[in-house]
Amino acid sequence: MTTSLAEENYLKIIYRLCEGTKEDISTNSIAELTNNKAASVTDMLQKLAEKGWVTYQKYQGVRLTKIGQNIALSIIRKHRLWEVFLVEKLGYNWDEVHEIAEQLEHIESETLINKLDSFLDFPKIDPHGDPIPSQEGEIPELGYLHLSEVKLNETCTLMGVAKDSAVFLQLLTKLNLSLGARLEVLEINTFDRSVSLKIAEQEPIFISHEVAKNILVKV
Amino acid sequence: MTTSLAEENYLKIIYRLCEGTKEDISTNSIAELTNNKAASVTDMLQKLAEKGWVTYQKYQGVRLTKIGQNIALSIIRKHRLWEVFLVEKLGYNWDEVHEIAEQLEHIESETLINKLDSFLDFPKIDPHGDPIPSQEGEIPELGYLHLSEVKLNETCTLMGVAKDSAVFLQLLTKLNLSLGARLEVLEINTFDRSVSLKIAEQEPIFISHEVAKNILVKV
DNA sequence: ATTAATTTTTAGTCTAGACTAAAAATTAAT
DNA sequence: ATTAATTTTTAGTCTAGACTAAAAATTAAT
Ligand SMILES: [Mn+2]
Ligand SMILES: [Mn+2]
Ligand SMILES: [Mn+2]
Ligand SMILES: [Mn+2]
Repeated sequence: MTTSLAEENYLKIIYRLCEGTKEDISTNSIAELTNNKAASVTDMLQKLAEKGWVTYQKYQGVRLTKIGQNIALSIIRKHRLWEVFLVEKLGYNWDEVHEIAEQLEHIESETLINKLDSFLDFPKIDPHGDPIPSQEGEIPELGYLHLSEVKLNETCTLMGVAKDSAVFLQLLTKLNLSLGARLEVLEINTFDRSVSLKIAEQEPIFISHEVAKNILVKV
Repeated sequence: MTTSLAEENYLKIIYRLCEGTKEDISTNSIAELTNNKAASVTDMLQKLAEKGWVTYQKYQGVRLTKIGQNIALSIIRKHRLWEVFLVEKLGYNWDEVHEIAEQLEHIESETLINKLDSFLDFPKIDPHGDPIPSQEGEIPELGYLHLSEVKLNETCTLMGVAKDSAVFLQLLTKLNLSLGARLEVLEINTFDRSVSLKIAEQEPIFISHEVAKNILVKV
């Protein structure tokens, strides 16, 4: 069965919302992320349920079926592989690629994405540290911590970000925070939970709790 | 101003039809190439005229304006650059890339296509020998001949094809006819205008007039 | 347990881009 | 010059995917 652009965007967003919780997903939360009104979402949920990609009970929320999950994962796979291409091959910065990948992820071709995968040497993560699902829809659970959860004086490695908005990524770049950086937590202010960090050989930097929450690390 | 997928496809097809002739283009000829009904084409022509991309007189046919031409050329530029990418970088054959490029040509990004151009080393022609328009919409007139016009005993070089259907390209591949091949016209049968050809060091081959008409050469 | 607030759905509408059937204009044939 | 054939346009309809306003269901508050 074939998927429209609108359907693919809904499935991707429902996937993201399902990831966080085992509760059913609300109409409003989807409306917020798709930038549609709740009434439009209800319409689409009925169509998606009809096609067997979500289970949906009126007023009770929605979840992806196994098939729906696989469609979502294949779009995420395409999105992330294209992001790798844009950064590795075309020389984009990590804060510039998301919007373009939002378009490229909808290109439909059995062979294209696997050839791209091979051309890129089968990367396991994208430029933001997010894992790339396999062709079969396997996605490793990386088990990273948020930097905000790391204890005082512990050292950790920056593995990814929990948000890919351009302004956030640009801030990290300015602070010299990039994938692979070694970070030591020097100080955690109890007042606002802001954090003082040492990066390798550099002068310590300060970041807010909000920033720390969106940085993923391995201890 | 922004262009929809449907509009882009119409502009591209009108461009192709305008290329061949200085007459205005008929509604029916567009309908044939877009696989739409004439009534739908009339609808769209009115919209395109409204936007200033074509000049259109009821019942009198249509032509692209300068702006319309530039939009069409930018889509053709994208199409052909992506075709080069697919063949040169991902290892596709020349008969496999057209459909995928039909999708990729609609990706919208100021920077993407120029970075791609640079990544590919600023190619001048696509895998079918078609010239790639510059960023400014310049497209060289290559002045190739159809192989069917070449005189007996003349030698020429295969520079491109006038048709990019997969079956046609596969036939050429089977006959060992690829870009750059040196061809000598050994025989032209007056009965059906079929042609006998010598390719470099190989045994002579026979091709129909229909095939010869769609091969572009430089003498 | 009722009532109030919130969330979700339904009903009705709109737009882009397609369609068919019929009308109008153009072109070809006598 | 008329008439016939062909092409093109108009009028009316449909679908996907959005919207608003109002109704219905659920959840929270008394
Ligand atoms: Mn992204
Ligand atoms: Mn990413
Ligand atoms: Mn092509
Ligand atoms: Mn081509």
